[in-house]
Formats: sequence, C-alpha cells, structure tokens
Amino acid sequence: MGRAPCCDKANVKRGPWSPEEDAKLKAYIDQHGTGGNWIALPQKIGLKRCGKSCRLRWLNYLRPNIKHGGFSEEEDNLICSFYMSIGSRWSIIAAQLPGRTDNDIKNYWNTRLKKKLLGKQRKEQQARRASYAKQEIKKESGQNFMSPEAMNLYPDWPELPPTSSLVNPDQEPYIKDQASIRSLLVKLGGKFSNDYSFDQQQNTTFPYPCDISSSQDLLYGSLMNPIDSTTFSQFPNSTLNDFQGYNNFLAELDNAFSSNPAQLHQLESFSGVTSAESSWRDMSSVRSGWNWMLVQSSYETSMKWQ
DNA sequence: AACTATGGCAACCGCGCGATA
DNA sequence: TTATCGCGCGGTTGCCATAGT
Repeated sequence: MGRAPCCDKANVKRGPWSPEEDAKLKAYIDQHGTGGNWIALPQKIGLKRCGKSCRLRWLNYLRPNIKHGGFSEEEDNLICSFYMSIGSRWSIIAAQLPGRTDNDIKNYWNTRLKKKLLGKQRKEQQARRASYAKQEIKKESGQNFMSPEAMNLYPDWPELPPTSSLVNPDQEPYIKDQASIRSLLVKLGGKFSNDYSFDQQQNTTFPYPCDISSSQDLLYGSLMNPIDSTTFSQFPNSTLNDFQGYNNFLAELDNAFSSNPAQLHQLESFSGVTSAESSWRDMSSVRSGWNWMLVQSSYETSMKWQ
C-alpha cells in the first residue's frame, strides 16, 4: 500500500496568497520550522492550502533574505554564463546567486535576459556578414579547417582547428594563462582540486570540477570529452558524481547543436566572440580561451552530425 | 476615455526520482 | 517487490499593471 493522498484538491484554496495567509505560514515556520513535511503543514496551521503551494510560497517569497528584482550586471553575466553551460537548471543557477530563487531567475531570464541576448545577437549578425568575405579569402588559400560541405552549410561559422592540434606538444599552446582560466571557471562554477579552500569557504557546490593545474593535455582532455571513471581518478578530492554536470553539459551540446546549429551563434554572441574576431590564431586571451573551448566543443559536436 | 497588446511575475501543473507502506 | 506518495524541479499559465492606439 502507498501513502494517503496529500490533500483534498477540491477543498484547497488556490490563487494569490493573502497577507493573513502569509503571516500564518511565516509565523509558524519561524517558530517550528517546516517539520520536514509540507503536506501536513497547512492542516497544522489551519490554512486551506495544498502543501505544495505552502512550500512554493515559503521558498519563493516568505523565506528570509530573499531578493526580488534589481538584478545587477554581474548577476546578469553569471546567469548567462550558467545558462550557456548548463542550460535551464534554475535551481543550480539559483544556488550560486545568494538571495535569488529559481523561479525569480527563470522569470527574469524568460522576460528580459533572453530578449537582451537576441538584441545583441542581431547586432553581431552584421559583424558576421562582414567576416564572411574574409573567410572566403582564407578558403581560397587553403587555411580553413572546416570541410567544404560545412563551409557551404554554415559559411559564417568561425574557423576552428582540429582537436589534435590542441594536444600536440609541438604546436603553440593557445591558452596560456591558467591562473586566469581557473579564476574564470570558478566564477562560472568550476571546482578545482588545488583551489579547494575556495569551494569550502563559499560553501557551494559547483557543477564543473576540473583540475587545470596538472597539465594542458589533461585540461584539454577533460574539457573536451565526457569524464569517465578513469579520467576522474586524476582529480583529487573528487568523485565521479561531481562530473555529472559537466558530462550533462556535453550531452546537451550534442542535442542542442545537432538539432539547431544556429545556437552556435547564440553561444558566440553571449560569450563575447564574434565571427569577425574568432580566427582561432588570434585568441590568446583567457576570456576568449574559455569561449573558444565552448565554441570548439560545440563545433566538433555539430560536425559529428554533418 | 476606452479598448487592446504587451510585459512581468506569482502560482500552478505535471513529471521524475526516491522513499515508504 | 510493488504500488503509491512526497518532494523538488522545470515548464506553463493566468492575472494584473502599464503602454500604446
């Protein structure tokens, strides 16, 4: 046998909460806590609400230290970065922004940030068209890495080197400043074995743990391929479970870019790389290094589906 | 002033997963 | 072991305020 139904749906109030209901719920939870059972809570207080509704009201509105509206530029950037890397995992994103709820961030993204992005995208479309002529010249000189078929399909995509050139020690390293990369990845949600104190101090869990200190090969390897039990053993203080988010990210890229290559443009414009500046040989800055890794990963993924 | 369109947001819905009887 | 429920989550809806005509 299972449990009893949580509530009689015909006899619960729905719609906006009144100040009296808010006060009842808040007073009770302040004094007794939730008791770990939302379903039983409304009955104890004498509220004609479903337990789920109480939980939602508390988490999104009544809970202490909740911020509403007034998102800062830094919060905008963080939300955008997280969305680009992990998608609509609003609860994970909210966990990185103190005082923000998943619902708030979700609404903010759907009503404002997304539009902001599209506006920026339109601007950059023009830059891409300008870069197209440049690419045509490079195609003729045989310097491009895209297949002719891909060039025809997506003429304004950035040129990217093959993965082999990333891990070939004879070639020039394209991402030089590892400390800055670490700092950026931490900001974006990375956890690093030799920077573990930061993680503990922040008391947060990050979705993409990786150790970029050990070697560039490992860095490139870990950022480009799903992490399995063999790979993760190279990361002290980590478990395979810690890498789930990163692996999910790769899987999502698979889905996103195979079904809609145009999303690459979205990624580019969000991360600040336009095709006009995306010639990979020019990407020496750390910022573009990270952008480039995302673009590279997306590019390779999409190429698999050609 | 009246009507319509749009934006912003709170709340609800429905699903997946783990817990439980 | 299995059926059912609670919880947490992302997606969606619907209400209200404001802008535009």
